[in-house]
Amino acid sequence: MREAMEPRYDIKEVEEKIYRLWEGSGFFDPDKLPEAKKRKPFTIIMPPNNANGLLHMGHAVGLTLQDILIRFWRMRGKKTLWLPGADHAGFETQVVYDKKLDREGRNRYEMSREQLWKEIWDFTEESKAKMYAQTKKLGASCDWSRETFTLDPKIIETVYETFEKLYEDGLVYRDLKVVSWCPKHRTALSDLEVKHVEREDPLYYVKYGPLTLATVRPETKFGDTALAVNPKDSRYKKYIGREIEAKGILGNLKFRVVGDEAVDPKFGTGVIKVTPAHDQTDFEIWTRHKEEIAGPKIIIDETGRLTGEVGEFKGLKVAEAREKVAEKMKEIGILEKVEPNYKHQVATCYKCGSTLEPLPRPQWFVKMKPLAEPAIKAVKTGKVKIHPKRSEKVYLHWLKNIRDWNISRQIVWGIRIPAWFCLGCGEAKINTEIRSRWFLVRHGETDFNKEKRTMSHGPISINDLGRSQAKLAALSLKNRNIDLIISSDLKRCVDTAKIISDELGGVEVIYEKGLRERDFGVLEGKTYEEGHREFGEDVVKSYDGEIPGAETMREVEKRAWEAFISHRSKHSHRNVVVVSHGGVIRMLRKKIKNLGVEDAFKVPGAKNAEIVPLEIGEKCKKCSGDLYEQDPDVFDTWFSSGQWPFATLMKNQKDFKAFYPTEVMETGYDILFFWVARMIMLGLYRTGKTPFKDVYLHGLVRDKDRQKMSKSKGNVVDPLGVADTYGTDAVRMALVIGNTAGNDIVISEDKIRGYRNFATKIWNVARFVLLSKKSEFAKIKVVYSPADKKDLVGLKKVKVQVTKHIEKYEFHLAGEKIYHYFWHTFADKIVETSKPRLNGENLKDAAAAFLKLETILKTSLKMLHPFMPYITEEIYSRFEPDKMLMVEKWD
RNA sequence: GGACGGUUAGCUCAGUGGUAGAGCGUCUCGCUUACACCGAGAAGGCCGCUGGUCCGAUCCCAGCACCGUCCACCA
Repeated sequence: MREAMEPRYDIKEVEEKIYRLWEGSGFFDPDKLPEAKKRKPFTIIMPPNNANGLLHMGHAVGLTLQDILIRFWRMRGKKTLWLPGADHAGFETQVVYDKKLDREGRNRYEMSREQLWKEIWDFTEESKAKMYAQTKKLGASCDWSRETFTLDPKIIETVYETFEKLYEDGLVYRDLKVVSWCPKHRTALSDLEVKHVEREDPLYYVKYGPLTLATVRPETKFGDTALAVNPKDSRYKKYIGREIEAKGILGNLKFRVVGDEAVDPKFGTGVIKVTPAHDQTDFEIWTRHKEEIAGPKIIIDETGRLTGEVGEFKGLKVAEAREKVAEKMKEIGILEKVEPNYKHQVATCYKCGSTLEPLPRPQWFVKMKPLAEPAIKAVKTGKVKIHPKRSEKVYLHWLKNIRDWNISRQIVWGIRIPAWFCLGCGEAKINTEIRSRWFLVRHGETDFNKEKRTMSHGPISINDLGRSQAKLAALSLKNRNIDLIISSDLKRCVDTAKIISDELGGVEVIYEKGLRERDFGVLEGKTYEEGHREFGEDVVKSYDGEIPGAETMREVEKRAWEAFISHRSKHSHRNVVVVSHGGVIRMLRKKIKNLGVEDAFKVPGAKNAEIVPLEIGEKCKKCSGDLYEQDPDVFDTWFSSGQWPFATLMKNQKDFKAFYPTEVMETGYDILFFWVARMIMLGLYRTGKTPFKDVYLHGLVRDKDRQKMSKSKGNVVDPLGVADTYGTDAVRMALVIGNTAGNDIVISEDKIRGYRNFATKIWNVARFVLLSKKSEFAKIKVVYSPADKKDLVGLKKVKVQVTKHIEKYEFHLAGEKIYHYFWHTFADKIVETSKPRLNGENLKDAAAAFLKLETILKTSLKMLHPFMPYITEEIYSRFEPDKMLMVEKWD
């Protein structure tokens, strides 16, 4: 006799025990499944969740549906691989971390790249650990031995290869374009990350000489370089090609009028101003009229403030400037009228809602049309099927109208773009090998620096601030494997070099006279101001300007460069820090970058302890230099996650052969373009195969009032919290039932409680069946009554239907079917009618009744297992202590 | 400006060319040795509106309304 089941199902104890049991069995790993070799593969790559926070209900939906598929097919005899992973989620994590920095009164613009990287790395590691624990709690039967992070070296390597291949195929290029720029986060965004919102703003009618035009952005007027009209517009034809004079805020202006199709004659007055630097359309108009009109004139900076030739408005934020410029226009009589409530669409940052500022920036773009074509075909021919089907139309429409994809992001957190620019000529090299790294570092602050006084060869030390600057510099050089420090032999550099050496664990330092600061002759010890007064700033700060007793900059350049070159040839394979002075670094930069005299003096000088990185690679084919700097930008996260299905499997060629292409991609419909479309495109591009056969898109999770869940609304149902209360199985059922592809899911605690009740029901039925077992039954040859047979046929029918539903991704129907059958047919009817027989005199009949109940129960447990894995596994073990339901045969 | 989705019981949602379904909620009865996290039963719906196809429509078609979503360089 077996032990009776406890009257209550203990959620916590059982769930922990069972997950350990599964994990310990090794069966999450497809290669360790019973008869693994005979099985055919079935693969799902888990969408890598963002390693920057906890899982919410949306994640729980995805994990549940995937786990249902995996458990179902595992029981159906497939070699199931479910590969878990996490995404570094570049921009999103950066935003999360920026918020944290903000709370701490810090910001990333004041941090070194290395420091910021390290902090975010630790943060993601922590988040990842929590997230994986949550994933386990939800019962996910994924193969943890294959867990992958998007920043694993193997993944980065694959992503780099793809980038290189795209570059070689001419599908990736670097170009200056007006991009969507978030002034808060100071990075460009892709078209998909731009959220258009409707807003009402004043529409200003501004007089430009004889013409009047309408604009919502009078503040960009300082960047205007032309006016444009539609070439077919008879009102303005006569102006095309003419130059008109106009009154402007900063004086009179001259603008040429060009004719361009992009101008809609019906809008406003039919005349527009052309601001190539701050409007995409205008930039394009300029590219079509390059001969006639001037190009981008930048008057807005990367923080969204006015800059350049903007008179008194310099430094104002765009919104403030707008009002003030309009006022001024009114004052000087060029503001004709204002329509106060003009409705229009404004581009905003999808993350922070800031109004985006179009800015010209050189960025890496992927040419999308050639990639989109095969991806369109794949869906049209049914190689990839999207559920729900209607999403295919949306997908196709997007791909047909796709534009080139900006994959450069101006943040630190991400996969650094493997592009190096030759410092000599600017030529780009992709994925080139870097032999060693050199870093030019200016010494830390001295009191002379502080007092703005000239110091050439005097023995002055660095001050307290200088010391901490040096330490900070050393910190960011820490993981760079520095082998050698070459320093100017002047005291302030010696101090700096020593600190760096100490911080780096005693790296060798050699001193070099050639790296000394310029000898300033009679200016020694004088303030900059005095020097400028005496000799003129243009002489002091010039290449050949002579000062009594002083070296010219030309002479400094010569001796410093000679010193630098000679060390370069001696130590070209070592990673070296060169500690020197402001003037010297300026001159070294001039030589390295082949700058003209004028440019060399225009570049801002190195600040105290600032690091100028130089990377030594192969000889540039164009200018034969070998010093490079790496593009500081990182990839759009979706560029790397778009390669996820093959990148994860390519870590191991055997896995790639066995498991690629995968079966299903299960994810939310909100990332159809962001992710799914790009996976199909990049998968086809790299492997020639679609990365998966089916795409199942689930909806967004809402609360019972159809509100999107958000922390600020306080309506978030924490999946793990409720799982503690009602059990993971109940949460899973609640997430599946009533949930159809592509539609949003409504979840409430009531619903979850309902399925907890169901779990209790299952438990009690099982308890009853077990209690009804008598040892005598074993010896009896059972003969079923016609009613029994009918019940068993009914069971079979249910099973056929449940099977079909899961195969067709109709999880909700499968779940409902088995739920209804178990409760209202099995428990309410079959069990009830069996009671008298079980306790009756006729032992043979009792045995038949019992065997039927046991059969139906065990089969039901199998059918329920993909949905409610914990409780079913636990109950099954009471009937079959030597078996594991997870790997039992479905049939 | 395009495209898509929704509109079914008080609430949240399934569903089907032939007298409408589930969960929760409500009401009545029931502590029957698996289960009150339960059982038996009940009430409750012109299946958004207007036309059309059909023997027959909640389901197919057309139009409309409201709600929602996505896409779109109109200054």
